[in-house]
Amino acid sequence: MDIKDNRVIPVLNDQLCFAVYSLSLAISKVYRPLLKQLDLTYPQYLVMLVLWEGDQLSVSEIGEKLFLDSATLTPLLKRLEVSGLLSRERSSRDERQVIICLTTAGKQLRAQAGQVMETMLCAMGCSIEEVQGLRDRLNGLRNHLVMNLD
Amino acid sequence: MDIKDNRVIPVLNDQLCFAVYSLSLAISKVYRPLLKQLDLTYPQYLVMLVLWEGDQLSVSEIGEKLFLDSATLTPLLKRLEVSGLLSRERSSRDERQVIICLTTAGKQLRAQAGQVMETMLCAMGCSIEEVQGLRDRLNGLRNHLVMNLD
DNA sequence: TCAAATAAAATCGCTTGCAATTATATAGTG
DNA sequence: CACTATATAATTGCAAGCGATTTTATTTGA
Repeated sequence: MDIKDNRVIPVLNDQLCFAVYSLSLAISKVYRPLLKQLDLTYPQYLVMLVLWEGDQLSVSEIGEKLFLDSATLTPLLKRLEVSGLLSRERSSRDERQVIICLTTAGKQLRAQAGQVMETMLCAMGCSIEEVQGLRDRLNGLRNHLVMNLD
Repeated sequence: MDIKDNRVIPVLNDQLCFAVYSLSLAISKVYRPLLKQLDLTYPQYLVMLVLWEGDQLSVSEIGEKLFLDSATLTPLLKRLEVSGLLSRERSSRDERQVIICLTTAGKQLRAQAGQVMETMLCAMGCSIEEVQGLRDRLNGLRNHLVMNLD
């Protein structure tokens, strides 16, 4: 590879974007059978992780944490409501907001999440340092991109 | 954060998975307006990148390069066929295979892809070394996960 | 006060992504 | 040859994702 060729750099960057894309798909493919035992998809699992940290959040508060908007979250939350894991109720203080609360079943599901995380960690098979380093780099990159989206 | 707490490691790994997920979404959000000028989505762009390297590929050959299967590719390729960028024809040597060839319009579109890559590189804003390092690490992780999927 | 601006969620239409299944063609085996 | 096994695409059904728009509620400000 001739680094002096200016075309190399854009192509390299393209390869990085593809690496992120294909890794993301591979990760959900590993999560799928694990989460099937909890009757969750990966995005649903992410919502549950947020709510286990603390519920009574509005749709947009969840969206801020996960970088998703109501067009994605509303149908997803409705499915979790049908599953009996959470409730969706209009705030009486501000009728525009819909407040999400965990049900007892939703809170209890947390106990099974540990096993999923353990298995996933094992599947990834890399050191703490590598995980920390990668996480920070990727979050930095994402924050940089999200910042410039407006 | 207490690194002695064993729960920290699985959670860290979970954070890495989310970092990959959210970065992947952020990347497509940056690509979207750029690729709209070429009337392509990001997965369609990936298929075109593969074909620009060399066409006359079967659906599964494209799938191997992109880690996608026919359930995803067949409808996507049909849309690109309707757009006039490629042709889908059964191989006469093996009637099971569908061979994908670029049309003249499909080949010509390549000229506009350079601009997309340049703009994207600028949006990412990181050094060659960082791009190379990240790409290799993420590909390594993906290959490790894909290998253990059977 | 009250119309215009803003904010939150929902809805619509479209494109992935994929597990599971089906249809068809080829390869292999007796 | 026939007959099973395998390979390749296509199809089906569902769940994301999201741009664009709509609906309803709140805020602003003249």
